[in-house]
Amino acid sequence: MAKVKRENIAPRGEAIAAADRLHSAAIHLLRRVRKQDETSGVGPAQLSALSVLVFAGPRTLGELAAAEQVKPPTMSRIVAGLKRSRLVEITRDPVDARRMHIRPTAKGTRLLQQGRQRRIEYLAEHLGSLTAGDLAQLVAAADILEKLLRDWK
Amino acid sequence: MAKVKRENIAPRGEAIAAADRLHSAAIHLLRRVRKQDETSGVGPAQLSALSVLVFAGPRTLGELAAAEQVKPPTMSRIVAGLKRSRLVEITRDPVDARRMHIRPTAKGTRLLQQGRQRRIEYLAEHLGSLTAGDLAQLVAAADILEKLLRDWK
DNA sequence: CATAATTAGTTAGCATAGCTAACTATATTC
DNA sequence: GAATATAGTTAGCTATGCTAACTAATTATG
Repeated sequence: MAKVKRENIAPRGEAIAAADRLHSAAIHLLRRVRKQDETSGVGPAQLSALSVLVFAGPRTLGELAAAEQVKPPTMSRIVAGLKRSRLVEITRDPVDARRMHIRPTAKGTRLLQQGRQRRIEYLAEHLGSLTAGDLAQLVAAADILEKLLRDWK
Repeated sequence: MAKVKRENIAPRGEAIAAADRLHSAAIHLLRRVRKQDETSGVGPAQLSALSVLVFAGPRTLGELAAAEQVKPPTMSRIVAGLKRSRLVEITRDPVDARRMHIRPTAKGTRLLQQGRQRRIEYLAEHLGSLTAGDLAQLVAAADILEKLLRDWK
């Protein structure tokens, strides 16, 4: 069978254009939102890691690094910052003393919720001005991206 | 007239959820793509600024800073990096000697195209595996985001 | 016209975040 | 028990963000 049904696969050129535009949109969206998150005094990498801990539960440093797609030394410093700010607490694994279990403190969970609250105030004025249809499209796109990123490699 | 048609305005709760998910998707998408861009030896902020110069034409430092939503000292260093790598060239404004005109060199334009080329190779395997419909949704979302960011403030 | 105020960009100094290489400490394997 | 593998840290580099304080040039003002 020489021919295969491929109507459902997008043309290459469109993938290129989509990649460039998503890239640019992502960069600029993050720059806007970061300005809001700055109020918390916690950087974006720390916030993102904390978010994993709050929503997906405690993790070891290596797991966190993998989830956040950074190298262990980088995550080590991110976690050190979170610990210094008392946003996470760390216990050693009783079975394997090399491992650490990192979990959010009440303060960490609270800070994340408050950050979310700030984003609400800020973004609701902007995203909220979109039509329901446009917003639904953004959510659909986030769905697609999340799935894509999950299966990435 | 007390009542206004608002069927086209999205509910607040949906805007919140969309904001969180777009934020997360943007963070993780950029982390993936950055790994490809690293090959060029030029950081993401430099690439983004160079992209403005290539696609929107020469700019002064202040204009570039505004376009990239960073402060002048930050852009000053980004431009210094681009200049050091011979990716841009700088001339003084003949009318107002305080201003500089920053334009991409041939090397800068080439590097950007090659980076784009690399993203193609990399992303085509991933975005390209989406259905045409999914990809169209991503493009539609990029459209919406671009317009939103343009009118932001 | 001289001086004051404004504007464009730089420099210095600080923090976060990314990396690799080299280290310590613990577990596992032979 | 010694070699190897794994988890995390430390040191040191680069890039990117900021504010405060500076230089140089232009514009406004008395």
